[in-house]
Amino acid sequence: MAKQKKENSEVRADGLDERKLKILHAVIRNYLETGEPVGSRTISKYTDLNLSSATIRNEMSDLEELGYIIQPHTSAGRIPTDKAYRLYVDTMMEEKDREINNLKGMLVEAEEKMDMMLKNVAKVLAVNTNYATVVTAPAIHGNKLKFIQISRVDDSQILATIVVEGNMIRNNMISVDEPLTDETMLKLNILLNTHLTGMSLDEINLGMITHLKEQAGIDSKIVGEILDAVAQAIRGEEDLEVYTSGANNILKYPELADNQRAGDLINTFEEKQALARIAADSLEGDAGTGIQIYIGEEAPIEAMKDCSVVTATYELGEGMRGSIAIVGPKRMDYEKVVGTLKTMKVELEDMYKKKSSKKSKKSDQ
Amino acid sequence: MAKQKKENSEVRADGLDERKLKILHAVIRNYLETGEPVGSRTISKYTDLNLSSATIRNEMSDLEELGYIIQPHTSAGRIPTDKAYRLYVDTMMEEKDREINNLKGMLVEAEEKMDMMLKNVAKVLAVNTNYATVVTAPAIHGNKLKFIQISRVDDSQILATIVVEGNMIRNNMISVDEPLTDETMLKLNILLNTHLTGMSLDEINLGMITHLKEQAGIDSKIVGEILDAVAQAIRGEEDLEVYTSGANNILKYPELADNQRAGDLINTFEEKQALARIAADSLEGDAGTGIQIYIGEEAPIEAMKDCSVVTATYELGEGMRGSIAIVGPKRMDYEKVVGTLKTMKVELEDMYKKKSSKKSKKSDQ
DNA sequence: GTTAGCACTCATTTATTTAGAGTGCTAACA
DNA sequence: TGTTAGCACTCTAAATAAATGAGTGCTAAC
Repeated sequence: MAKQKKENSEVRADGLDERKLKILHAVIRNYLETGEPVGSRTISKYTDLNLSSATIRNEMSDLEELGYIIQPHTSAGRIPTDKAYRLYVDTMMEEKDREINNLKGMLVEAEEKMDMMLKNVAKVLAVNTNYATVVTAPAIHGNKLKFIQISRVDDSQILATIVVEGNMIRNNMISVDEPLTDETMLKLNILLNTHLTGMSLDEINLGMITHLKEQAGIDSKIVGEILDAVAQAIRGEEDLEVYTSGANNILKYPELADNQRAGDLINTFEEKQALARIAADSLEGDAGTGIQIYIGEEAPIEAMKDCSVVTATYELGEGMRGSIAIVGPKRMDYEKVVGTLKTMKVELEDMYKKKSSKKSKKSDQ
Repeated sequence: MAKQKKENSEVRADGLDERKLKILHAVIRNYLETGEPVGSRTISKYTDLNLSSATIRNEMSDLEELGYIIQPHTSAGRIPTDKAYRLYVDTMMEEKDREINNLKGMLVEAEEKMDMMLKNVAKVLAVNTNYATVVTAPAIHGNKLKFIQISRVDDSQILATIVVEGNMIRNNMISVDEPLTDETMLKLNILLNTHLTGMSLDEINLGMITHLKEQAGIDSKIVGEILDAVAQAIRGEEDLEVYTSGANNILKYPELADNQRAGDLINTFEEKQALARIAADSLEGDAGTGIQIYIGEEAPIEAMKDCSVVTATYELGEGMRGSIAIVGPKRMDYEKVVGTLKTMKVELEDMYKKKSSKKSKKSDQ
């Protein structure tokens, strides 16, 4: 056991022995806190390794060669690369279980309206973390149709109102060339409800559709249009509701705040539509803890290539899954963010359970 | 006619003779263009007055005393005060009739959906002017009810779908303690539609309501709730839709781009809800040209006290009035903005007329 | 393998200088 | 009496220079 270090040194495939790992960890932690390049001297004091700065320097030199840290310019300290962050969140991170201040209070207020509540989730997170947040409403993915109502608004327009599990409501105006009679309307309503209620999108297949059209007889054209609307409603992709908050927080991080970059980011947040990508990515990802982390270039949106994005998915009942994302600088406080996100996820799911079990007296959505 | 100047000099109550006016105008114009304090020498070249810089200096000194211009610091040029801007937009401005690039093209694409279209209006304006824009959907003020549909979704919930003139649709879930029968539903639907269709909010008064409740008999409680929903839908105040675009443009103007101020502004744009104030202010204002200008402190929102806000109201048919606002630095190009806004207003109103006259083949909402 | 020591680099800060824009005032002019 | 040239003065912004200091890499000694 002449030199313990030696033994460990070549064990790992990535060329990192324990000491290097410790040093790298220290560099990252320190950089997360300060946002400044960190030098050898700092590390030598910061860690319990009891090594001189010179030794640290040697190690850091190796770490640089391995691609974990870089110098922004000669004779500056080192900063972590994306590769280092990745390693960090994958293996080195200890999660802090973060208390979210009066989270419940703020949420409960808005319990009645789903959209208000999600908007609030975004806001609470933004205020608590000082990053920008994105919350998408639960996509009605694989979700079941609950109710359809066709109504004649006037001679040329009929209104299809579609309610899916979870009381998401969608309206679609359909224009018709000539008025439908009351009987037709009634027939259609019964037809649609008896056949479609309780079905998910996958079940509404071609056979089903032809069958329905046959039954509808001469009104099959309308049925077609209605089914399109239904499909759209169930799929719900097209206009996935997106709520954001704290876009202005971006300006708080100098590394993101230069006018061009910040402008693009803020624009992305304002336009919202691109943000749906985050949800999509997040939802199809790992369903284990439901947390995913994108660092730098990994981020699903071009404008965020200098950011890190942490996403969580939440699930309200059968297949109603939405996502929460936090966007910040690469040196974001991953521990805090992941902790906060997990708490929020649980909070949200609990709230839903409680609400739907107590057979709410209030209207929702 | 020894000295023509003398004759005009004391005519105006505000102490401005023609020459001073010309100089002030020149100062403002120049400052709008450059954003830099403007000095006497510049003016002496810039104008056709053929006066030396020294003379201009004397005049400017007077203008400063009168409160129209100030020096940001000794020995800098002068910049206009809010008072000067006010004078400028009130009396000196000549409107440029600005062509909006492919405005129509962009709007037509989105003709189908009102919300998409308004979102687009905001975007087009933001891109064209390089300022931030706010568009509010037409408030259904004094508007008429077109259609009501009550449907039973399940045993404890009924859905009220309300359509008002202009095909704005609103849904409300109402919880009931015990299921309603089919007959009751049918009765309610007929009752509501026969009595309420074509009515505006003002007409749905207490007498009406009691009358309806009587007719509904034991179901009067439900009727009450439905009427509440209707009132809310027609009033439509609560959640006035607000669309924004170009918030990032704020960062383009150094005088607004310092982190604190810009952050607040961007936040205001993201939260949206405060922006409804702009609409409210704008809608109750002068219905003549429909254009209003708020300079600095006059602005209806605290965060905009260093900005100017130009608003226009548009009217789609009877009483459906919405607003468009442009938010920029005080040195915004008022001529261009007012011109653009007027064009947009007309464009929008035309589009609506055309659309509602040709009895659209497409769905809207 | 570890460390002290030293020369060197380079971003950041601070001070100093310079240039230029602009003013106010005075005296002269038409 | 209004206009103007001229000049001293002020103050910002830009350019330049100097000082600081954090950090590195390398070498030689432990």
